[in-house]
This record gives sequence, structure tokens and C-alpha cells, in this order.
Amino acid sequence: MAGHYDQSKCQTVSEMLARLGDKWTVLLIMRLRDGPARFSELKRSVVGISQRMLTLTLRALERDGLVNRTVHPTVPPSVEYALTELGVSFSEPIEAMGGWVFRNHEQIRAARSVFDERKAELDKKKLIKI
Amino acid sequence: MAGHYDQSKCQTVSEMLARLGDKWTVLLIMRLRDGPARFSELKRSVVGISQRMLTLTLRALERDGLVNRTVHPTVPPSVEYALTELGVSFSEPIEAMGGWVFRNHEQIRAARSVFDERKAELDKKKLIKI
DNA sequence: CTGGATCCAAATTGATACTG
DNA sequence: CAGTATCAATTTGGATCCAG
Repeated sequence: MAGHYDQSKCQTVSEMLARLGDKWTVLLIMRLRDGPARFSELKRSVVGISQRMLTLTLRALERDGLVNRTVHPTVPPSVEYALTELGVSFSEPIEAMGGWVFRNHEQIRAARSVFDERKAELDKKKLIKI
Repeated sequence: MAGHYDQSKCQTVSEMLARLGDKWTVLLIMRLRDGPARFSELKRSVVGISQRMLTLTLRALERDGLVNRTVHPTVPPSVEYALTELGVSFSEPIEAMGGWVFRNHEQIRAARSVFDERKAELDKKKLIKI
């Protein structure tokens, strides 16, 4: 029993979960929930993202079928990104998770303070012993 | 508007989101939903995790107040890890997300195939041009 | 058994410069 | 505007050895 937490057994699942890890995917999906946007709009919305990371993240999302990329053949070119149906569906659990973190981050901060302080004390005692 | 996807504004939120990214956190939380476990049990359950990563991930979860670490003063020592109340609460959105990925990974695989094949064709054409 | 410390290889990422 | 390419820097992870 309990043998099903094997990431190698469910490659895709674990890859998707891994994708969420990179700082930007969640932020980008949350942004796209508000509606489609162009490349440069996204770059402005998601503060701190580099052009490179924006491109890479969008490509990955596109590849997974979560985001649609439509090029308008204008000059200068304009490209619009939007969540697909699958993407919208996926954004729901993401939103739930984001919401949880948002609601509970105070508690987390508090827990961290306690932990760090306790650790600092232990380190002090250890220093005396050594 | 749309200025709230700024990770620097909500350090904790973005950190938590980032923590999910590392391969192991989600797997570990899912495992701990089944009940408390000892270090070595966890190591066996979460296939592929190294000792180092297990330790690091557990410490991080403990620090965030999601996991409780109780040492039983036996010889040899035995340490039990369990989700805290906060951890259980957090595990719900996680589970939802995991569930979604699990249910939809076929669609994702399909999307990837389409994308990759299309890209392969484009690359071929480009090669001819060059 | 649990887990800290260290060393090293590999993967990510950011800054920068360049292009259609 | 929307990227691609390249390089340097940081991060990350695994392997190994050691200790309470």
C-alpha cells in the first residue's frame, strides 16, 4: 500500500505538478483568468518576470493545451494569449490554492517566526557547548 | 488595474506557491493525508526522493506550520511526521489540484503530441529554407 | 534510525544583445 | 512588438560520509 506516490509512475501528473512550481506559471494563469492579453501586457502585469521566462512559460502552457496563442498579422505584430477551455478548468483548482495561501499566509508567517526563533535559541545553546 | 500579480508584494504567498513547485512537497503532503509516518516510511512511500531532499522538504513544511515533527526518545530514535490542522486544511486545495491533473492528464498528453508534431514540421520546413 | 555537512554535477534563470 | 540566442550566475539535487 501507499505505493502510489511514485512520480515516475505518473510522469505527466508529476510534470504538471512540477510546472506549478516555477514561480511564474501560477501568476500567469491567475492573470489570464482576468481575460486575454498581449505579450507586453503580460510582461507588465506579472511584475518581475523576464522576457525570456515569459516566453518559456507561455510556450509550456501552450504546449500543455492550457493557453491559446493567436497571432494577428499586423505591423507591428501583435500576439494575444488566452486560456483555453482546459486552461480555465485548470485555473479553478489553482485559484482555490492561491486563495488558501492568501487567506492563511498570516498563520504561515507566524509559524515561521516561531520556528526560526526556536532554532536561533538552540543554535545559541549549541554555540556555548562547543 | 491588474497590478496585483506582483510576487514581490506578497512575499509569503509567492514563496508558498514556489514551495509547491519543488517536486516533493505535493507528493509528501498527499502521502501524509493517509496518516502520520516515520522518516523511513516516508522515504519508502515517496519513491525516488533522496534522504537529503526528504529532510529539506520536511523541514520547510515544519517551518511553515503544515507538518508536526514529534521525536520519540527511544533507542534507536524514531520520529513521526503528521499534518497539522493547517496542513490538513492546505492539503485540500492540493488534493483538488492533484485530482484535476490526474483526471485530465490524457488531454494534456494529447495537446503535447499535437504541439510537438506541429513544431517538428515547422522545423523541417525551416531546415529546407536554410 | 534520523539527519547534519560537504562536495560536485546538472538544471534554471537572468541579463544582454540581436532579429523579423 | 514579440520574440531568439548566448553566456554567466545562481540554484538545485544527489552521493557520500559522519554523528547522536
